[in-house]
Parts: sequence; structure tokens; C-alpha cells
Amino acid sequence: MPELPEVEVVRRGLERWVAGRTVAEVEVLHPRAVRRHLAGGADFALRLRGQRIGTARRRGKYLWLPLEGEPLAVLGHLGMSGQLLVQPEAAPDEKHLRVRLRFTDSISGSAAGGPGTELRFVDQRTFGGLSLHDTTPDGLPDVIAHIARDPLDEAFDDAAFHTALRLRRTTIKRALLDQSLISGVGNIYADEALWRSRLHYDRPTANLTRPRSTELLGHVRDVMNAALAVGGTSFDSLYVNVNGESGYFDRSLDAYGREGEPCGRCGTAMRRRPWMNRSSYFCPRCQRPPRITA
DNA sequence: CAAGGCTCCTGATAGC
DNA sequence: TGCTATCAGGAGCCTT
Repeated sequence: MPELPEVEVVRRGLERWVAGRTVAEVEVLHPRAVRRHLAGGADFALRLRGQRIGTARRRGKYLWLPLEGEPLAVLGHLGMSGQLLVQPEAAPDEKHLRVRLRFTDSISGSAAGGPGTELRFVDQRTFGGLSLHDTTPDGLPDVIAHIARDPLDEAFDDAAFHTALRLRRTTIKRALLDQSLISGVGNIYADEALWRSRLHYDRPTANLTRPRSTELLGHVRDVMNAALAVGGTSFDSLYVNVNGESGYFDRSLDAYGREGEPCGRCGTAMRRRPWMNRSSYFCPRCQRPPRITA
């Protein structure tokens, strides 16, 4: 379940292993993987061929590869189960391989960045995908103009975020997952940040004080940076799996997936509640529900 | 227009 | 043993 830290690890891997390479051939093996490319898989492949890849960028959980010399970018989202793998061309196809990009340097077997390697988009549940889009003057793919900056972005505006929370008539976890308010936070890190902040997921945003929202934002950043610290090293090895597995999930989670286990602060059994077709994990003692439920 | 709910998808797992 | 039900959930899209 890639969230911002995992996607950032992938971005770094792409920066190292794909930037500067020229696309030789694109193979779309599943139409759903390019469904956001409205002109279809053949058009996607045709237009990408021959393009030189620039430095990978990211906003929230979206990442994109700018194409050098053109206001175009390959936009990617990993969805639930997506992976971007840099693999030797000789490696057998993954079961859920959806898109393959070969590079001009692969065939000749030279060049920095991985002679003989190709880029593969692998995605079991096909919630993710790749597509080609025009970019705005600041380099953002036009279709993600509505995605807010993420909390690790230097230009993220903490004060504006607080103001937006106060103006919204919604609850705090909904707001954290609203990518037009703050991007990059998914179900797991939302629960983690709320637990650290001692905030119940159903608390209204309208009466959050400035100190509370500041503390929450700090915990969001802490959780993400911790995950990044764990996952940020894996892409450095010889055989790269640019897949964003942080390893953070198994070890360091205080809330998510811990139903029935003791709260790390007070020892009370953690609870799980169905919430928006998914789950919320929380400590019933540290994270008291609001008096009036919305 | 804001807010909330529905839906896409596949595989692991639980239950009978 | 083998079937069915449930769960995982990002985000576009639709309804209210």
C-alpha cells in the first residue's frame, strides 16, 4: 500500500536508474494500466517511443517522468499494488506485468543507469496506471492540478492548511485523506498520525485549534520521514527493485492493523472500526470520540 | 459547490 | 476438500 514515503523511494530509484535514458520500445500488456491515457495503449506507446526521460518528480502519491524538450510527462500512480521495477531484460516477466519500457542503451548494453535493464510497471489489482499528459508551465501534469502539495514539500503552506481545516465541515481523517487539501496521506499513515496526536478520526475539523493542527501536521511529517528513513536505502543496491517497499509496516506501526493489541502509550486494547468501506484503528482511551458525532 | 458514497480490481484468508 | 464471503483501499466520478 504505497503512500508518500514509498512513492518517494520509487521516485529516487527512477531518478537514479531511468533519468537520461531514451525510450526504445513500449509494450502495453493490459489496457486498464493505461486507462487514464484516453487515446489508448497504442497511442501511449507510439508517443513515448524515442523520448528522452528527465528527472522523476513527485507530488503526494503521484509521480511523473518529464520528457526532455517537450511539455509532456509520463504520469504514474501505483494505486494499491503497483510497482515500478528496473529489471534485467532477461528476467522472466512478472505475473502481473502491465507495461514494459525498453531503452535504447539496453540493447547496446552500455550507459550508466543499468545496461540491459528495462522499466516494468507491475500491478496485481490494477488500481494504478501510467499515462501521458501535457504539463503546465511549472512542470505539473495538467490532470493533477487539483492535487495539493504534500507535507514534505517545502512550499506546503501550514497556515493555509489550518485555515482550510477550520473552514471545512468534515472530520479530521476525511480531511487527511482529501488529496486536494493535503496529498500523500493514506489510510495507514492517517491512523498513525492521529494516534500520535491523540485525535479521534471523527473529530470535526471546524474547531481544531492552531496548536492541535500544528501538532497533527508535525506527526504526519514525522511518520512519513520515519518510513522514508527505513525505505530510502533499498534502491541503492545492484539489482534494483524500485518498488517502494519500506519495511516500515511490519515494525513501527502504533495503530494500523493492531486491533486487540495494547496501545503503546496506555496499554488499552486497540480497536478497529469500519469506516468509509475500510478500517480505522485507534486507542479508545487516548483518542476519545467527539461528544457530538457528525 | 461541498460533502459523502460508490466503484473499479485480484488474491489472501476465514468460515462452513 | 472446495466453495463462497469478506477484506484490502486510492481516487475518479456520481449523487445529494
